[in-house]
Amino acid sequence: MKNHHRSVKVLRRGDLAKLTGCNLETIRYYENIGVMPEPPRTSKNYRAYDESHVGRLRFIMRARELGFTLDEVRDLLALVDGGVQTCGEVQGLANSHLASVRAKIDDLKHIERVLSSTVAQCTGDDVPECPVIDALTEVT
Amino acid sequence: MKNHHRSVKVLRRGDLAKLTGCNLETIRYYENIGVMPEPPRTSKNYRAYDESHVGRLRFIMRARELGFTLDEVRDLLALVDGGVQTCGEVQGLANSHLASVRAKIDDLKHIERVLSSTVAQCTGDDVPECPVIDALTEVT
DNA sequence: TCTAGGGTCTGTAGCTGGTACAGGCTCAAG
DNA sequence: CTTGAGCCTGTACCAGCTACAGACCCTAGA
Repeated sequence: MKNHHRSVKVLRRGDLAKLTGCNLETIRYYENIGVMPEPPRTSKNYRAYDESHVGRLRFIMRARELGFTLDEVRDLLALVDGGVQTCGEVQGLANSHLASVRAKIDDLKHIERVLSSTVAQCTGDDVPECPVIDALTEVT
Repeated sequence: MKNHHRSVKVLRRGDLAKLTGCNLETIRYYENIGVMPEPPRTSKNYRAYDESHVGRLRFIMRARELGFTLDEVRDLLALVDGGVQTCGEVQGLANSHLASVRAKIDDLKHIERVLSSTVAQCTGDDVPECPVIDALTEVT
C-alpha cells in the first residue's frame, strides 16, 4: 500500500545501491566529487532519488567499467547534460581514452614478455640460483 | 682530494637518487615502508648510503618496472635477504604476479574491443546522436 | 507502549604508490 | 660572511574508493 497515492516512487540511497550494484558509500562519494547530482531530501534529510538517478549512476558505472577516469566521466556527463553534445566531441574523448587503454596494454605486454621469458628459465628447484633474481640484480 | 683517505665513499640521498634515477622523496618513502633499510647516519644526521644501497634500490625499481607491487617486492627481498631463497620460491611469486599481469591484459583487451567497436560506429558528425553515449545509456 | 534492529546521516581515516612542500639545519663556494 | 644548495622532519595531496564511529530515524514485534 505504500507509495500508492504518490506519483513518484522515492528511492533511498540503499535502494539505489541495490538497483545498480554500486557500493552504498560510493554513491555519496560520487555526489561529493560532483559526478552525481545532489538529490532532493526528505523532511528527515534522507536523500530522495528517482529513476533519473538510476540512469545517471548506471551511466557512470558503465563508463568506469570501460576504464574512463572520473575526470573523463565528468567530461562525458557535461556533454550529455549540455544537451548540445555532438557525436564528434564524444568520439574525441573516447578515442583519446582508447589510446591510453592501448598504451597500457602495450606496457603490460612488455612486462608479460620479460617476465614469462625469465620465469621460463627457472629450474624451480631447491637451489639459490634463480634467473628472476638475477634479472632484478643485474648490474647494467 | 675529498674522500681520498676514506675507505668507503659515502653517498647522500641526492647522490643515490641521481645514480638510480629514483625520485628523492621516494627513497625516503621506501625507507618508511620498510623496503629500503634505514641507512647509517652521519654526525649531522644525514643518511649515509653505500654501493649496497644502490643495488638494493635498483632491485626495487626493476621489480616495480615489472609491475610487482611493493608487497611483492617486500616478499622478494625477504627471500633474497634470508639468503636461503630457492629458485622454486621465487618462481612461485613471479608466476602468481605473471598471472595477475595477464588478467589485467585480458581486462584491458576486453575494454579495448568494446570501445573500439563502439567508436567505429560514430559518424563523428555535428549531430547529437552518438553510439558511444547510446552504449553508456543503454537500458539493459 | 516499549524496544531492538535496521537504515540513514555526517565527518573522517584508511588503502596504494608515490609526490611535494614548509620550516629548520648544515655545508661549501665565492 | 653570505648565499644558495642540500638535507632533515612531518605533513598534506592525488585517484577512487571503502569503512567506520556516533548520532538520528523508522518500523515491526512483544
